[in-house]
Amino acid sequence: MATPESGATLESVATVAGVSRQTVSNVLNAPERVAPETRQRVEDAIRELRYRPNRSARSLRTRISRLIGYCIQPAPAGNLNPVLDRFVHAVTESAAAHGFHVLLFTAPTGSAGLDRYAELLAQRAVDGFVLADTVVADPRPGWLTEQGVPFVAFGRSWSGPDRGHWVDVDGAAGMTEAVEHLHAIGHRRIAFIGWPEGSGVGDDRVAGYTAACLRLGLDPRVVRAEGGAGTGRALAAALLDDAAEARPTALVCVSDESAYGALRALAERGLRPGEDVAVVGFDDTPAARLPGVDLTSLSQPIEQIGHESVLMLLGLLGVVELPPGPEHRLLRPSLVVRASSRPAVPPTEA
Amino acid sequence: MATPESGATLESVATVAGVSRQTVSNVLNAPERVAPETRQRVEDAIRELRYRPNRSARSLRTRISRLIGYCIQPAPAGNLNPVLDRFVHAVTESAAAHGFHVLLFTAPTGSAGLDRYAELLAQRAVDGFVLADTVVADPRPGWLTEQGVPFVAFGRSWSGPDRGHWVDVDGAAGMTEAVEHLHAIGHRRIAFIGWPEGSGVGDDRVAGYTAACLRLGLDPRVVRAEGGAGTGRALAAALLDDAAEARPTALVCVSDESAYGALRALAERGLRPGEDVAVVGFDDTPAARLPGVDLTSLSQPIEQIGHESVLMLLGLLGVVELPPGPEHRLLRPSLVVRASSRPAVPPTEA
DNA sequence: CTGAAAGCGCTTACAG
DNA sequence: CTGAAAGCGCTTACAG
Repeated sequence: MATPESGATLESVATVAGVSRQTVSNVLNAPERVAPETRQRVEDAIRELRYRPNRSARSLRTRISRLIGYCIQPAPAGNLNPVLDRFVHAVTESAAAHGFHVLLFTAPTGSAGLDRYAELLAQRAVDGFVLADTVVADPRPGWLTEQGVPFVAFGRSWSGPDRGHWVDVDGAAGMTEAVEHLHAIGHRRIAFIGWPEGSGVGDDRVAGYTAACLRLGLDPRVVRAEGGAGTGRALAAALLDDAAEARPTALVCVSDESAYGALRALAERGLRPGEDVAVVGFDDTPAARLPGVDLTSLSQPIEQIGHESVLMLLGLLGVVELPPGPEHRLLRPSLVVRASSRPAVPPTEA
Repeated sequence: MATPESGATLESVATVAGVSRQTVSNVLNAPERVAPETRQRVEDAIRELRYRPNRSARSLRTRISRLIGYCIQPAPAGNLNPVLDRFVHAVTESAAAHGFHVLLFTAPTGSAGLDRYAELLAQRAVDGFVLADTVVADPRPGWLTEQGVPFVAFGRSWSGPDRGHWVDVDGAAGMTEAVEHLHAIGHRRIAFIGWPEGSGVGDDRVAGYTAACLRLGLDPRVVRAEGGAGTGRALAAALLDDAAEARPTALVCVSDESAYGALRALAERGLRPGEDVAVVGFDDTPAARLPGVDLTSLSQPIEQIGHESVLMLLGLLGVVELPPGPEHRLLRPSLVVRASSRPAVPPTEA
């Protein structure tokens, strides 16, 4: 009892429809060349036999695998941010709309991992790559560009020439929006809890904060340290233990993780988030909406980033028309306001 | 300037090495058939040309794609549990060790999604599937079994006949361990916060709790409701508002998410986790170790599950020897003890 | 141990 | 509009 899928080939469809293999292929790839009634007969046969073109045979012939390579990194232990999960899903779904699938592989970070990319290319296993987890001085964009391999990165190159196509989130614009929101609800001493200089993403976010402060006539105040929630807690503690007249009334955090630490520092001092001190994070991680957390945060348009990355890549591959516009797309995050930044003081300007 | 990868074929390697294509193929697939010095010459040529067999050509000929299908579901909004992220990574890595890659696709849940599986099969795009997100009455195991398609599921079939191979976590054993841990540190009134009956996973977990209680001579007390953190908070609130002598001193929760809700209910009553009331969750989600959370939780051996799933599948495909033993593997989660269940009362038995 | 031949299932110019 | 032919790059019996 063979499975219905196992049998059908172009040949068997042709036999059933009473035409040549070529005609069946035409129905699939250039239907306008085939007379309507012939086409109908062939389509009936395809349906009856549940025929699907064999992917390997098609790839061998066309030299297109219809597979997009994606390197999956292990999520760092304790990572709160399932952003890449959503990204991969969006990429997979957008790719499917054009008959593409995603081929997953693993590789060491840095240039040690380039071999895996090279290997997939040599095998002609993929047509191009979608890159995520891009970091400062990432070797991949330069190398892929040199090799002439189509790719789109989620995340710009933060150092060196900006090579290749990318889609990214405008962290600076997001932070500007956060500061404007806090200013609008009455805050005047707004501090920033950040990462050390040189992280690209972190620098971008603090730049948006600083620019907004200057525009609004506020004094920027930035504290920085490496790390996650523990660090955020320590940095926030130092700020909150300031003399009352200097103490910030709002904390803008480079990530939700730092913000969780800051919330903890508030709790330890009996300060109520939103009432006594406002807190804003970045990433809108799932924990932000837990009862008792209710953290205001910037949400990244992950699905859109995935979708646009795929469209750009398919454009480079010639499968769809390359979307008009530059090689780069910068998308704005959106501020999700929760209890951690509800008006403490009535707006002074309205 | 062609990329070095673009050119090499079996043919060009054969020319460089001065042998026939067949001999090159033998070096790759049956090296013992080739004389050592010939083999050396061929291997040199392969290295020099950076030759890798074309995957499509190989697949077309061998009828093996060396691709494992994996359906990626969108993480439910607000999902705290990145477990599938780690699972996919483990599967990808284990597969790579045998020259396999993972093909990602999306599909609707339920029988509506079977078409996508059928399509990949008809295209011969994959050799088999690794299933995750299995649910009660999941149509996939039965259907794949009928079709004779190799697959391994992460998660057993909770209803109907147990068809096909699977690897799963022993939730009951985990909950038993949690109860024993709480009992050992002195707790005698241990309640369970669960999901409504019929979820498979939830029923398994509560069964382990109940069994442990009975064995230890404790009264099982189970409250249930649909939902996540908000529900956990409400269920915990009801328990904590009991008369003092009936109030549980420990809460075992069906998931970390319920446990976060329970922790919130404690905080709202000025109760200290671990000191006044112990709380235990399940999944060891990243948020469990946030400062101020420190939730005791059961950690699933995800990497091992991924690894064993792949080995089983490759066994079914005849690529490796099928691991001895049954078609099913049940792995124990491990209890990670944190501050939410540190001894409140000195152990009464030691 | 090595080589010539067939064929996996498809697509793409090219005649008719 | 339709069909016969070539060929994508590989592996696998089969002779020598």
